[in-house]
Amino acid sequence: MARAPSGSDRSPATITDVARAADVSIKTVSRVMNEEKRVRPETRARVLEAAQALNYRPNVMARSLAAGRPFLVGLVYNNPSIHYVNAIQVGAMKRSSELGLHIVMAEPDSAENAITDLLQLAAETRLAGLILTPPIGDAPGLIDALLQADIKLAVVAPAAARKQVAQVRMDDVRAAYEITQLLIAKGHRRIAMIKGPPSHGASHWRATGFSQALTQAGIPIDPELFATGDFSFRSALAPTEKLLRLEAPPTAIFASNDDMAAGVIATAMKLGISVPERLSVVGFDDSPIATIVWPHLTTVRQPIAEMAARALDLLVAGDGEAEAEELAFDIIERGSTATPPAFVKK
Amino acid sequence: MARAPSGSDRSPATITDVARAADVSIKTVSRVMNEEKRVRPETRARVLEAAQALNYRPNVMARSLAAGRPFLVGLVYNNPSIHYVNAIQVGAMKRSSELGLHIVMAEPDSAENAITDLLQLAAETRLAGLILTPPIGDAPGLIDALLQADIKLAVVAPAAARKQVAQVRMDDVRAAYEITQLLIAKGHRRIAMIKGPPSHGASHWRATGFSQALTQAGIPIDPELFATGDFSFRSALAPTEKLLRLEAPPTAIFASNDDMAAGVIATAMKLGISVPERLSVVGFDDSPIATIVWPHLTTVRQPIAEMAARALDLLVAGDGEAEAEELAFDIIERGSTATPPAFVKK
DNA sequence: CTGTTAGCGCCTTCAT
DNA sequence: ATGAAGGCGCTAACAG
Repeated sequence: MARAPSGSDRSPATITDVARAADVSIKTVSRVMNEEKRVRPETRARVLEAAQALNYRPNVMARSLAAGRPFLVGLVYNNPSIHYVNAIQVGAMKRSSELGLHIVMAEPDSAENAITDLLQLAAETRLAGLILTPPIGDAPGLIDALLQADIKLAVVAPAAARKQVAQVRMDDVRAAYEITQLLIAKGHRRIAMIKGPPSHGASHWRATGFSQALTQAGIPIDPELFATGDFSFRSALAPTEKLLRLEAPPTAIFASNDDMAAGVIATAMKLGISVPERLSVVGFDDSPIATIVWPHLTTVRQPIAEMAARALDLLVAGDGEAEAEELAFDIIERGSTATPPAFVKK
Repeated sequence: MARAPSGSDRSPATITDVARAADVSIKTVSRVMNEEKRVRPETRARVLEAAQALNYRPNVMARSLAAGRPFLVGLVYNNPSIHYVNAIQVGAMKRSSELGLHIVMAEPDSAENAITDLLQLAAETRLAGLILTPPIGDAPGLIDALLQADIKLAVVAPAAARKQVAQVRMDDVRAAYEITQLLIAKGHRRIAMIKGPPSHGASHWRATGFSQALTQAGIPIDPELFATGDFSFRSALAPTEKLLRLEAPPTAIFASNDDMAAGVIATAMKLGISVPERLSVVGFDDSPIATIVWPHLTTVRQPIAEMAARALDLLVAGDGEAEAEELAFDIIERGSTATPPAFVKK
C-alpha cells in the first residue's frame, strides 16, 4: 500500500483548504478567484498567497455546476483535409486558452449520427456552444436541431448565411474569381476546374467565382471542362486524366483545393505532361502540400486558423443577434503557373 | 423578447425531472442510468421511458463531482507532423467515445510551459489522465512533475521505458533495421540517413536500427552520411543537397519520416537526380504524403492510431502497475526504391 | 428492491 | 467588506 512519496501534492487543494490557510471564509476566496470588487486588498493578497502556496486551481466542473457557466466548447469537424482540420484546431486552441475555455473535439463519423452525437455531447457537458466547421456546418437539419436544443453555434464558412447563427467566412467567390483571372491574364483560355464535393459550400462558391471570371473575360463555359472531386488527393487523379485526354485538353486546371491540385500535378507527370510548361495548375488553401509538390502551387491562402479563432470569439460573445464576419485572403503565385504553350495560343 | 419556438427542448432535463416523470426517487433513476443491478425490470423500463421522453442525459460534470470519477481525458501533443497528430487524434477519439470519455486537447506552445499548462489543465478539470504523445512525452522533468501531482499518464512511443507509467510503443529499431535491410538487399552499400530531431526518442531508435543493419551487413558506418532534420519537409532540403553533392554521394537515403523523405525527393528532382533510378529513398510513417509524392515512398506503416487507442485503454484500466505494450508495424515497398545504378555496383 | 440523508466544490442569494 | 445558508445535478453511503 505504498502511498504517494513525501513531497507529493496529494489530491488538488479545494477552496476550503485555501480558506482555512488564509483564515477567511470560502466565499472570500471565491470572490478573489473571480476578481470581484468587494475584497480588501490585504485580504486579497493573503488569499492569493495561500492559493499560490497550495497550488490551488478552482475545479471548473464544480464551478460550472454551481454557476451554470460553461468552461468547455465543442469543436466539430469532419473535413477530409487534415491540413484544414489542423489549422482549425490551432486557431481554436490558441483562442480558447486565452478565453479560459477547454476544447473538446467531436468528429461525427457520419452526417446522420452528427445530430445525435452532438446533442448528446452538449447535454452531457453543458458546453458553451459548438463551433461547426465545413462541411459539417452544412449538414441538412443539423443547425435546426441544435438550435432547437438551445445550443449556441458558430459556423465557419457555411454554405448559406443564416440569421440566428454566428458565422465567419472568407470570400471564396472573389478568391476563385481572382485566381482564375490570374490564369486568364497569362493567356489561358481553355481552363478546366475540378470542383469540390457538393456537400461543401465552398465548392459552389469557388465554381461560381471561376465561372464569373471566364464569363467576364468572354470565355465560353464548356461543361466538358468541369470535373468533381472530394477534396482528397486521390479523388483528383481520374478526373484529371480524363480532362487531359480530351481532344482539346485544357492548358490550365483550377483545383478546388491544394490536395486535389497535387493530384492534378501527379497525374500530369504520369502522363508526361510537364507543369507549368504544358499545363498550369492552381489550387486553393496554401496547405503545406502546396510547397511540397514540384512545382510549387499557385494558390489562395485562406485564413483558416483566424476563422476558427473568430468563431470562438463570436460564440462566447454571442449576446443575442448573430454576427457574421468576413476575413481576408491572399493569392499566392508560385511555380505551377505560366503562359500556355505557343501552339495553343490563337 | 421572442423566446424559443414552441417545440423547443428548453434547458436539458435533470435527474429530478425524470424521477418525477417516472414517479420514483432520483436514486432509482441514478441506478438505472448507471446500470446497477437492484432495480425491478418494470421500474427500470418506466425510468428509461421517461428519460427517453425527456431526452435526458446525465450531466457529466455533476456526475464527476459527485462520484469523483472523471469523464475527461487530456490528449497532449506537439508533433510537427500533422499527419501524426491527426492519426493520434483519430485513434484516441474513436476509443474515447467507446469509453464514454471526452477528449480535451492540449498543445503546449513550448516544453517549458508544458508543465505549468498541463498541471493547470489537470487541476481544473480533474481529468482521468493525460496521454502524452511524442515528443512531449520525453520533455525532461515533465513526467516527474505530472506524477508528483498525482496525474495518471499514458505515454505513446516514449524515448525511454519508465516504471510507473503506462506506455505503448512499436519497435522502431526493428522497423528501421528491416527497411535498411531492404535497401541493402537491393544492392545499396552507400546509404545515407537523415535522422530526426534528438528530442524525439524515435530519432535515436531509427538511427540505431539503421546502423545495426549496416554493421550486420559488413558496411562501414560513415559519419559523412548522417544528417539531421526536424521531421518537417523543409528541414530535409539542405541536408539532402549536401549529401547529394558529396564526392561519393549515397545511392540511397533513409529519411526518418515521410515528410523528410518527400523533401529528399524534391531536392533530388531539383538537382536532376532521378528517383529511384539514381537514388533510392525510404521514409517512415506511411503518411498520406507517401503516396502523393512521385515516385511513391517505400516506408514503414506505424500503427499510430492504434497506439493512441491502446494508450487510452491503459489509462483508464491503469489499476496500479504500469503496463507497456508493443504494437506491430509493416514495411511497405513502393516505387521510390530500386537497385542502385550500375556504375556504382562493385 | 427502493428511498433517505449526506456531500462532491463551488457560486448564489441573503445577511451582517 | 465579509460570512452563513442554500443549492447546482448527481452519487455514496446507509437505511428500510
